[in-house]
Amino acid sequence: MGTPLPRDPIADAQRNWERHGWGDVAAPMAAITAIMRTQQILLARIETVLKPFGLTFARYELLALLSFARSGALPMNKASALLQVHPTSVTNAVDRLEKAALVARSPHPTDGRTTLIELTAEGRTLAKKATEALNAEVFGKSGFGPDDVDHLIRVLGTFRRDAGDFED
Amino acid sequence: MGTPLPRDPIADAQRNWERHGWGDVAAPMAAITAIMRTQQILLARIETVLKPFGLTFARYELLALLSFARSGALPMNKASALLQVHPTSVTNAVDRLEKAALVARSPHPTDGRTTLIELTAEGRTLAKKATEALNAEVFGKSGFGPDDVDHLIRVLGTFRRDAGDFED
DNA sequence: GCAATATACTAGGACATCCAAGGGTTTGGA
DNA sequence: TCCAAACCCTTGGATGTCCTAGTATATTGC
Repeated sequence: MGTPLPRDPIADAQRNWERHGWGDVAAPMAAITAIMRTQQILLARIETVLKPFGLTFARYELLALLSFARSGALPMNKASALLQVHPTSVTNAVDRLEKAALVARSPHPTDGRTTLIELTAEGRTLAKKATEALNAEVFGKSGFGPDDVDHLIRVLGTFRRDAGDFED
Repeated sequence: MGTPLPRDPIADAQRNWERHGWGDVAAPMAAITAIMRTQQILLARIETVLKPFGLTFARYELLALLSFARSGALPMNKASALLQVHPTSVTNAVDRLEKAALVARSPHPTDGRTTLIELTAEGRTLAKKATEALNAEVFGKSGFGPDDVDHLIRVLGTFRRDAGDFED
């Protein structure tokens, strides 16, 4: 995307906010902007690792979710809820994974409205390999210290709960 | 996107990682996944606030950036670098903002390759209103405590610097 | 001075996300 | 029993992001 900037653009933005009399929300603005940018960086790293496997993050997440399901199968709506994405996004991902023979659609045994997504043997194998690559090259080299990781999990967990993600 | 889940799906994923012998990277995985999800929640809130103004976050960011430029104008490549997005994304945003008469393209006085993006009067007015709305409804109600905000800014700042965003 | 290299923007394509709408299936109350 | 409301998935459309190329302009080096 380019060479490093001489100064942190988010810190600059925070200063601009303060200079315009919005000092009371400058810090939260900076924190939120930093989260957006961090997500962008992390996503790029993840996609780079997954590319050799022919996977995107969205498809990987679905494969990983299925690989942890007892039966290796889940209803589409369940996957949508657990991945916290719109149902149409799941439809999209399943379409592509199915074309790659990594998952298969099958009718729900008792509910005619529901479609089950099932992991194929290749899908299970690929999920395992992709997970090992991500663990080694992204999660194992996150750059966050152990204390920071714990803090992030706690702070963002509270945020997500308050946002209505879960009740726990 | 639906009703709250009974349990935190990211905490479940972390347990699954540990159960499969990947305990050493389970926590960073959870932290990174939490960042991805938090970004999604924040982006949705921001887009909701901006929708009445006919803006998206990408377009708003460009307007805000221009509004802080001394002359109210910036070269496209400068905007791309400061917003940390691909040049084609800036082209896309400028196309739409220009169609809405919020910005205008003008040739660079000395470099024929460069195009300047200039804020129109309406663009400046809208940027100000949109900023006030975001400050009031998103940044002012982030849900993060002051200590958490400071911690996020520090930890994510270090991460972004290490990732090569800036040198500072 | 001119050719080779570098830089700036845009066009086209692949993906992902969301929303709105439509068609099929279940469920529940009159 | 039966029809309306609720639920599930898919299609089509709008946006945004990135990548790869292609065109135009600047800069560099011989």
